[in-house]
Amino acid sequence: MSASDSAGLPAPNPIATPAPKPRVARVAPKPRPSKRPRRVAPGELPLGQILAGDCIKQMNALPEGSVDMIFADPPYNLQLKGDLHRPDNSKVDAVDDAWDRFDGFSAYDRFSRAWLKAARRVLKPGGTLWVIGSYHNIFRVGSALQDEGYWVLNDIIWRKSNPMPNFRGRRFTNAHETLIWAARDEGGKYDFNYEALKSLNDGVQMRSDWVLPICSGAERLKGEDGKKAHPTQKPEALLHRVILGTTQPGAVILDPFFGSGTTGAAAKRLGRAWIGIEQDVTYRKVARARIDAVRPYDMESLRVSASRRQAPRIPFGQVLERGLLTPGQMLTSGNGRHRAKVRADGTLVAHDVSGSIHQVGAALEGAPSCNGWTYWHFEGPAGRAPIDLLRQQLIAELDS
Amino acid sequence: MSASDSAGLPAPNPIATPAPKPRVARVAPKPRPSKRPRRVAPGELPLGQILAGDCIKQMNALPEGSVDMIFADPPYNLQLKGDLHRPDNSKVDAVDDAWDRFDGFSAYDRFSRAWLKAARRVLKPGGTLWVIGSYHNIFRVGSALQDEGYWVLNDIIWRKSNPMPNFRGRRFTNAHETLIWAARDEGGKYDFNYEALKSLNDGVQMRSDWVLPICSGAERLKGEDGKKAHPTQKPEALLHRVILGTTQPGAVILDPFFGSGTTGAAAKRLGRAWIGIEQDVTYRKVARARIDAVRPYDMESLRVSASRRQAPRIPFGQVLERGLLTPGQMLTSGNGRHRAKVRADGTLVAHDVSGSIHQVGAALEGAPSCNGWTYWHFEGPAGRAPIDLLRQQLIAELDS
DNA sequence: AGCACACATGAATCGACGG
DNA sequence: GCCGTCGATTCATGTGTGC
Repeated sequence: MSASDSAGLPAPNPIATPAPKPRVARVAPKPRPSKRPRRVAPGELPLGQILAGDCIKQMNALPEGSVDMIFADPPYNLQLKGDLHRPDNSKVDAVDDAWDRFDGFSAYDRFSRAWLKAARRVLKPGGTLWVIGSYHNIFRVGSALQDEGYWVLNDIIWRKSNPMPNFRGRRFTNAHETLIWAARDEGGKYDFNYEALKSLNDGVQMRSDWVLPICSGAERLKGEDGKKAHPTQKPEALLHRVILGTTQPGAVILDPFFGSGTTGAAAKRLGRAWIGIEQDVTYRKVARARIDAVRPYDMESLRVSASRRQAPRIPFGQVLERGLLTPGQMLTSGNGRHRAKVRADGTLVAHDVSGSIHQVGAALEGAPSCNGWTYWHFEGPAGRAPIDLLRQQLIAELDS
Repeated sequence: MSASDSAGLPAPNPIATPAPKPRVARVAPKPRPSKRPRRVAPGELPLGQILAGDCIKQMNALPEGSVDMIFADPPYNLQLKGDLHRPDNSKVDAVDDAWDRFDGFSAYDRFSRAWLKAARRVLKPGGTLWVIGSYHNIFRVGSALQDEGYWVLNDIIWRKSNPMPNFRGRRFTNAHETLIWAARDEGGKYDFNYEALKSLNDGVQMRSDWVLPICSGAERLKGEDGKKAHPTQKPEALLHRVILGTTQPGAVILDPFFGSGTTGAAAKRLGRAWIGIEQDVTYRKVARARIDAVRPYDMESLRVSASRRQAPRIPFGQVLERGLLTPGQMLTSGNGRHRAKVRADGTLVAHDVSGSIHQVGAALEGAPSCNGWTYWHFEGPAGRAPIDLLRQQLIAELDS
């Protein structure tokens, strides 16, 4: 289904609630096949449509200064070489699609500058841009948008609660992606729903790091073959926070790399108008069907899932890093029968055993398991105390 | 206090016991005043010294390929006009925002490329670079280091547990900083203490997002006036994780923007050698006093959980030679689906396949590869166990 | 039905060493 | 430098299956 197939549908973005700043543009009366973009007059934006073809050409065909916010998930230029297998020998289904391959950094930079320039033209004066990326591309994109005149407002870290691990043990688990939020111009006024975000976050200011799970399970769109319909579908919770936080109801949101249409789905749920651009006909079909099926959220359930805080887990190593204990220091067991020395990596050594606080405790006691936090004691200013006291100190800090 | 003031001090990083990979360079016998850098011959690195003056000149005076790791916390104020590498073609008369922005970024980019290039020259082939920054500069620095030929290994998010709130309520609370970890070259071998980091994190691999508080309280250095001695002092816990995770004991660590000397303090504690460069005489004094007061951890507590990678290799044939298994004996796969017979030359036979323990396992499972040590099991006195147990017996003998 | 366990999978720049 | 072989390496979730 291409964008034109949806021409007869009713406007997919009825604005259900009164907007503080009504900004709804009229839907184009007769949208036409759009692979070859046609100049669009102001006031006839192709709202609720997925335009086909190259996003730069399509953006250049839109009227200048007509869009409130742009969310862009451009190719990351991952530069993968060989295959990667998990320890169980299964193969990782990597992103090796043709659209993610570029001929070096300078080709990628040219591409970035081109779409960023076109995007900036269609933004309204108070408009903002969101881009998401990883370390492969985000520095290129960030520099390019600064060069193009955008003004960075924040960088936002999406901390994945369930990232793919690092299988070879050669790097840190790549457990986050970076978003950049930028205004079209320095000093311009832009939309920021401070209070809405604060209440979304249990009454405290929304920070620049967001903990959200990756898109999986029922939310992940599948093809007829049961495989994932899009290799990099973003979770709707991410877009929910972006849209709720930085646009007004009725705003026009443009996504030049529409993919599976997460931006459109979230926008529709939240009463914002949207325009998508996507080259791949299969992705367009998937996105169209998805968005047509969208019904407004049960807002209460979304709020809970988005703001759920996880209980802080304090590794013993952090007690060392924070200097509450020192490598070389001796710990004693609560019953006074055993001693062990702390090492710089958070393991203990006692005679011929070494390992975590739990492992060494269990080994010395000949027990199947042992809670090292309560088993081991240190000599504190007020006498001997379990090291759990130190953990409590760190947990208390996190709460404050 | 300039670097020369510390000339008479004993080397602050005596490596007491043999390190796994001894990499300690000799301390310069007669360090001299160093504001005007002097070419340093290989083998006379100014270890434990804080060099004065411009970091680019100082780095260029160091021998090529002499440093294991560089930690850099570059300035990111764009007020570079005047002092830093400004091209003298420009006269600042009119207020032209676009030009001013471009000039600001391009001057900063030149500065970044210059120090990154100098840093890369002094790095050993397997050396790595750490840089820390915020959204003001990290995209520029990240792009520049990619352009200079560094290979990004990770970007790391330092998630501050106690950030400064956003008072005006116009943006997200800026609650993190970004670090980039990069190798000198693509494909080079670099140090990564996977197991140590995993131990430090309670047995799960270390992720790219680190939760640590900002530097405050007793750790925060104060001047005589009671005010903070340095505006952006980094917490030592951050450097502890960086150094423990990505260098070996005895490594040479260089910090070209030494500031209050957190890198030197953490390096000294962890039994690594260090070199600092700092322009500001007050910061040099603060750092010198701070580091002199640091006592290193003892060597045993610096020993870190070893990876199996570093264990000596035992050929399977040796298990036979030592009589731990007998030719003709049957092995079974861990999943119980396959059997194979041991031959006298250390190969296995199963139906129509024969070869090494790895090859036969891979063939039977239809997998690209297989670790035969953990795949194959034998019938031991206490039931079925992986043949890896026998190997560990031999490794343990070697240790004693 | 409910529980236990197996299995699948996610934007991935993911070796070392000897011949 | 190429090539073959050894052998090191995973976390959080969701779904499916079998008892």
